[in-house]
Amino acid sequence: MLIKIDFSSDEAIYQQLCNQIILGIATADLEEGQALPSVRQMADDIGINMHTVNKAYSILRQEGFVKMDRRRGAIISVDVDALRARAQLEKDLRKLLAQARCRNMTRMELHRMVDSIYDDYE
Amino acid sequence: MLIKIDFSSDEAIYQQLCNQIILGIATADLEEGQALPSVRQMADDIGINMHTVNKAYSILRQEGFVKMDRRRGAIISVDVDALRARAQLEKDLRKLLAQARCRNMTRMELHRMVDSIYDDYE
DNA sequence: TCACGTGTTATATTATACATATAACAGTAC
DNA sequence: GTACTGTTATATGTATAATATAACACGTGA
Repeated sequence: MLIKIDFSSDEAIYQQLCNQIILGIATADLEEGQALPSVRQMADDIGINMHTVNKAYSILRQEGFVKMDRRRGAIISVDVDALRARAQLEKDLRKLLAQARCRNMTRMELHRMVDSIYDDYE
Repeated sequence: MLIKIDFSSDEAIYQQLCNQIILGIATADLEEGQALPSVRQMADDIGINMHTVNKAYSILRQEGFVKMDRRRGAIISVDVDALRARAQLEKDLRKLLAQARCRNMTRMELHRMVDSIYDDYE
């Protein structure tokens, strides 16, 4: 799994890391049960601090994307029914669609965009 | 237009303000040409600092939701064809859908969610 | 037992962002 | 001139982000 951090981005490094791992799970690049590199290894690989990786892993655990294993480290384990996550997801979508509406995007355009993005997952 | 700020939220005040104004435009609660309260008035109304409102207005201008008028202040004026905005919107949607996919949400569920949210705009 | 690799925790430092406060400036309207 | 716009400047306190060094508890395997 190749991680690419944009150091000139205004998005926090730990946030970029979270997003890319979630994307990896969505695209089946990362599979259930698979172990992520250790915090130290991942930090070395992408040239950042161990604690920044640790923060990302902690958030992924809290949001139900991985579980921690004393022996193997962070293991992909998606909690499909994470209720808070679904609720937050709808809130975020609502903000996004308010912007889309302001740009005169139609339902059909959005449906097509959703389908287009979902095509990458199969 | 009633603005409600959650001071215990982890979302920045200026960001909440931006979101609510964009939502107001989407729901036609705020109409093209309409003037927003002055930065000082808005700050007084919701009990925050003038500069926080000013930051929100500046971002709304930069993203093409309002234009500044020396005489009247901030005027709703949506740039429908803001290219950067559409590109950013697709990036944000991509992040959101990666999470949705991890939660096993189907295209159809998302289509229904989009339609449901869009129903509030009409 | 002992060395090694896990995540975790503690403490400290630097830099940046958020929100506030006070003040002044440059236009526009009456 | 007076009053209202947004804008800019400077400063302060708080919070977060990212770094650095160090130590700890647990599990594995030689």
